[in-house]
Amino acid sequence: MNDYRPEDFPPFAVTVDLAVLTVREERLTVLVVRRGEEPHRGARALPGGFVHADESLDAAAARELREETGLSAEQVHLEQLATYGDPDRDPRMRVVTVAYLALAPDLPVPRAGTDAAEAGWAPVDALLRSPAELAFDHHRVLSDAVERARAKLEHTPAATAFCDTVFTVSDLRHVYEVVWDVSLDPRNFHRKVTGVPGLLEPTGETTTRDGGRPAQLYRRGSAAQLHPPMLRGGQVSATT
Amino acid sequence: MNDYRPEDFPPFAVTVDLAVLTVREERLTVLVVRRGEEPHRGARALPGGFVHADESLDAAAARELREETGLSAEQVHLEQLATYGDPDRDPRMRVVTVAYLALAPDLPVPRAGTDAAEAGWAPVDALLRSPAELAFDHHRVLSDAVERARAKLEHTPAATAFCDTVFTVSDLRHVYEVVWDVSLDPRNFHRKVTGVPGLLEPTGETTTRDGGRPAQLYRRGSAAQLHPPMLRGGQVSATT
DNA sequence: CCCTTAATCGTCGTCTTGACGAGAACCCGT
DNA sequence: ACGGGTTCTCGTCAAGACGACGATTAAGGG
Repeated sequence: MNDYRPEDFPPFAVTVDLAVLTVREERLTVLVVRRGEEPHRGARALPGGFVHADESLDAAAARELREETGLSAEQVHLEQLATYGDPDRDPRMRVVTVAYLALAPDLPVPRAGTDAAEAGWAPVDALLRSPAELAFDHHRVLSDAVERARAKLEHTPAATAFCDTVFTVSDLRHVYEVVWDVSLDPRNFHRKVTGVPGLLEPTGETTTRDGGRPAQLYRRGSAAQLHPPMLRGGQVSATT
Repeated sequence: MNDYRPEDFPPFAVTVDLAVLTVREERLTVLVVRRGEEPHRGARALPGGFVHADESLDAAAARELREETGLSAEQVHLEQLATYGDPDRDPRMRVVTVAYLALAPDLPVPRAGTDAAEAGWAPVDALLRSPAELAFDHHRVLSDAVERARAKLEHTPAATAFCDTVFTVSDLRHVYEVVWDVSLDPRNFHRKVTGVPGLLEPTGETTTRDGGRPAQLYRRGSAAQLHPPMLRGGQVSATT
């Protein structure tokens, strides 16, 4: 039933936590903060905070993103990931957290005067290998976030969210290689992505680079889905 | 930040709502209840209820499912869908609801003595066409649930959750046709699903039916993902 | 001017897919 | 018993997608 009186229900605290992923130095990295208070004082955690009384969940996530990174929701892809609410996930009281997944290009993190402790990028693979490294259930949140991101690359243009506004086919391929941890054939990848309608919009410009032939520069196209999808599971030759 | 004192945060009510989908009489249907109290008294809504103080979200969803349908979480596929928490979604106070998606075979709903008002099956297509038919933001929840279900059929064996424990290729095809609202070639579908490793496990039994050649009976296999996936977007010839 | 590097194009064999023919195995009515 | 209707299952064929990989193009560097 959906009916209740205010005295019927136990009160919950509701927070949003952010898994901000980016590709830095050929690795998938995530934004983490150092906790300054108990519980888990000194441990690393995903940035997050309370949902205000008059604020939607999406707005709270966008606000936290801005507070922690200085980035606005227009610059990064931000979507709800999942909600975690085990009774004992916070020892002090009942907290339900709505986790959000953010995919950001490799920008410096201005980090305006934030109330959080120091924030910084941490490689995802190392964090996933040591489940106790992150506070609360954030290991599971991060694990779900990475899996979601990997899946989204298959069927949506989400990989472009890791790139700047203009990018090359090679940039895009690097994203796939890093996030999926595979090595992809540059020629087949080029044929594939240029063949997906609505994925890439040519700018006409080319790169000026150190060595090698200049590459075409593209902007993200209008497609919301990839037809046909990018498939992992075929040529996959793990880099590890 | 993740740090707080109890007096820092606004209290929320947390509920779970269920989108229980099934295939009945060649249509995708959803379990709805009639609201007996304000707001939206008399309107239809998705079943749901409060999360108890010492209960995980998944446990609350499983409990509500049992209370509303008499079905246990072993008989149906139950997964978290998304969380909705707009400040004004309930006029009385701040409520965040964690929506769950349930995929169930076409079983009668025993509906043990439930506290909810009358529960019953309603065709999804009609509900989706009239956004004001459902209370709260349940139209959006249902819309998201249907979209999630459609997507899951592509890459996971979720379609088997709509079938009984033993089923035929034809049963499975009907699920795809109803959920996707397309018409599929029986021969190509048969070749496809029998070719996906781990999807179907033959029982050796066959059906005894009224007309036509008896069909092989299968059980759900162990595969969690479909390789290759079922693709909608090709032969799709909408039934509508 | 040649070598290196990286982007782009092309080719070839294989696999998958959609369209559809044909046979197999049951029912039923006559 | 027999033919017709129905449904399941297997086959065939052409078009397209994909993986492997050779070849060409266009830059920089010595």
